[in-house]
Amino acid sequence: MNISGRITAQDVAKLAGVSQSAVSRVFTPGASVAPATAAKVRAAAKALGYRPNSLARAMITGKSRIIGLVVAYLDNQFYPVAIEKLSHALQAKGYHVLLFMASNDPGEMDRLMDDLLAYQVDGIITASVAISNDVTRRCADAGIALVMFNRGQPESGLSSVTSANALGGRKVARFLIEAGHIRIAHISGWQGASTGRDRARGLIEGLAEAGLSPHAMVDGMFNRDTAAAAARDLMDAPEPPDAIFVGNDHMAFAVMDALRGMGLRVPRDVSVVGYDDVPMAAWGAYDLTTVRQPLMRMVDATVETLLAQIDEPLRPAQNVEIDAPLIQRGSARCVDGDDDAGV
Amino acid sequence: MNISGRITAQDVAKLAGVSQSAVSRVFTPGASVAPATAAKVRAAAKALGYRPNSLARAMITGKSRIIGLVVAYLDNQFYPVAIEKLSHALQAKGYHVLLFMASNDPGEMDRLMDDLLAYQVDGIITASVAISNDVTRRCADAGIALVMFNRGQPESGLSSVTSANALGGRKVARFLIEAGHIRIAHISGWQGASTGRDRARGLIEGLAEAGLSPHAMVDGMFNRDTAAAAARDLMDAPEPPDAIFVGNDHMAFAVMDALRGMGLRVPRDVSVVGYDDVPMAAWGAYDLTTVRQPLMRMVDATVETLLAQIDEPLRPAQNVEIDAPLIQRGSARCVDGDDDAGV
DNA sequence: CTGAAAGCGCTTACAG
DNA sequence: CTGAAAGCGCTTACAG
Repeated sequence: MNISGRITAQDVAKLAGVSQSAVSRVFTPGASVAPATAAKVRAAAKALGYRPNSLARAMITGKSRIIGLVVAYLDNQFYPVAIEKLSHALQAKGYHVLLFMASNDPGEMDRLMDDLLAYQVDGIITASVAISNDVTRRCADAGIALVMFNRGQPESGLSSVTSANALGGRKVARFLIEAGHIRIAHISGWQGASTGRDRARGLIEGLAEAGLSPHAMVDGMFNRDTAAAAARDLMDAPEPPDAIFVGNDHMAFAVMDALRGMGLRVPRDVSVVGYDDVPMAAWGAYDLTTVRQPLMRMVDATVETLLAQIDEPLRPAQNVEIDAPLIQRGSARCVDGDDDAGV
Repeated sequence: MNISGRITAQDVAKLAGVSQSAVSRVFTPGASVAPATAAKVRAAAKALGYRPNSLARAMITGKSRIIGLVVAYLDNQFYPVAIEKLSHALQAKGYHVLLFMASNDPGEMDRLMDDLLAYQVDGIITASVAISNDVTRRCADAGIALVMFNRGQPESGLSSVTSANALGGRKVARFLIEAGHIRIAHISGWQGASTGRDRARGLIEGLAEAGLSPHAMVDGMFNRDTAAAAARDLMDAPEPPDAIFVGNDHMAFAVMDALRGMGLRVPRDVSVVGYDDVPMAAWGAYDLTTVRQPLMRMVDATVETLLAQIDEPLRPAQNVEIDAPLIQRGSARCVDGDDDAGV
């Protein structure tokens, strides 16, 4: 044992009466060790409470088995749940998660890159964070895999995993039209994000197929207050909408609160549809009709894409889109007799 | 530059025409370097995009500047928000967060210890996770600081940061009594956790001061379904309570949903009080009267305690309790003219 | 102030 | 199968 109290392979070697290399081999899967040697080493290791130093191992192998996970705000329930699942999936594969909180400030990610690189992460997962060209280049230079989760950046040549957002928006359009709505407004997700844009585009396309156009379009910025204010403005107008598609559940809850605060009833006075299907959407207080982002499938695809890219650095970027079903609940009127099936 | 494409201090030294030691000194705060040398090195480093390898630095210094953050479930909104604030606070101090998801399985933390130790974390923060004596000992042996967040374990000799849970429970008792409630039930937090026990004890003591005892006590296990079922049972009984104190907000939301699902009105038919004051408690759909855990103060105390313990390993454990104010909202009846002040 | 050298705890060719 | 040795990229006494 050295001064710091940490037990090293050297200590174990001494106790087991073997060389330090032998100790290392016992803890290196696939290395050749005689069973008897391995047994002695394991016994000594257990007695001493030895575990190989991952940092030292990382230096030699050039693989830290650390994944940098960069997330913005955690108040939208979609992200905590995603983090939980991503962490579990990564832990199951023997990776560890170095967590970074970023703001939505576009320069934030650039600043975090220094730390990410310094800790020699093998890969990076970003959740709803913008990636500059500089970041893209630095990752490429350092040979670091990167996958964007729940956000795409087509021009960037980066891998991404999202739900089929445009198709999701189109499903909402069809569903609302079929239920007889004609003045369909959209409080969109932030139009600076692909998710916000694609859902809005899908809605517009879906309405167009039926010869309609949106009753109103407002950018809700993925922000509760902005969305609530937009909802109030919409309903205060001379001709209010009969349905509001909100760019994500997080804003939809604020919209429903605002509507009820005005004395309006959902869906009698106005239907509300969200996007994400966070756990809260199923709670009694909201009972929100929404488009479900299949979280487990998105997480699995993200991890799979990332690990494939780590194994094979030259592999081309992949943009995975996962189908998102509409989940009917009580916040939107629907055609009779069709009140619990997916679309 | 070595084979892996990573730029090292050696590369920078070559370009700057100085020794590798000189490069190291430029990036080591407090080391003595001539301004001219520093300038040359910085220029070369910038040109090459060099950053010291944190892993190598950690090996030498024995300080990884990594904090292990162990959390259980993220569906209770209190934790994501706590993680966000803890991460920010730690990042501001130059530390990094290695995130581990644990289940509430008591053995889970023991298993995670191997990884925590292997990555040479300088300290550990656990959020609502039980710590075995074995874990305590291994941390002590390895000289790793540990602070429990939102959970105490008095016998363990471990540091902890919580709100003043017993006092919080007592505040709820006084508040409900003052508003005229007499049949006060408690759907408690899990009684295996100090937070669950202390809040329950506080309520009982507060009721006792007024000569009352709880109308009913049920362990809600910090679980939505358990709490909702308990609420239904309580209200279905021949003599239902006129107020329910729920062990945390997460369960309180489920209780309110269950109550409304029975056709009951809150607070007209029954008052509901929670604990935590997560952001959602203020949302229109719940408007929950609750006890606020002052998150920023808890986070600051946690980081401060942890860093103090890292700096001074022999420092005795601290158990910080932070006063938690009652926040009156609409889910509980209160005495007239006193409907927006803290208690 | 500066460079050469030792060493942090490992993995991995290289001989044997 | 095994040990001695080199080396991953740094920091830090030690001389100068």
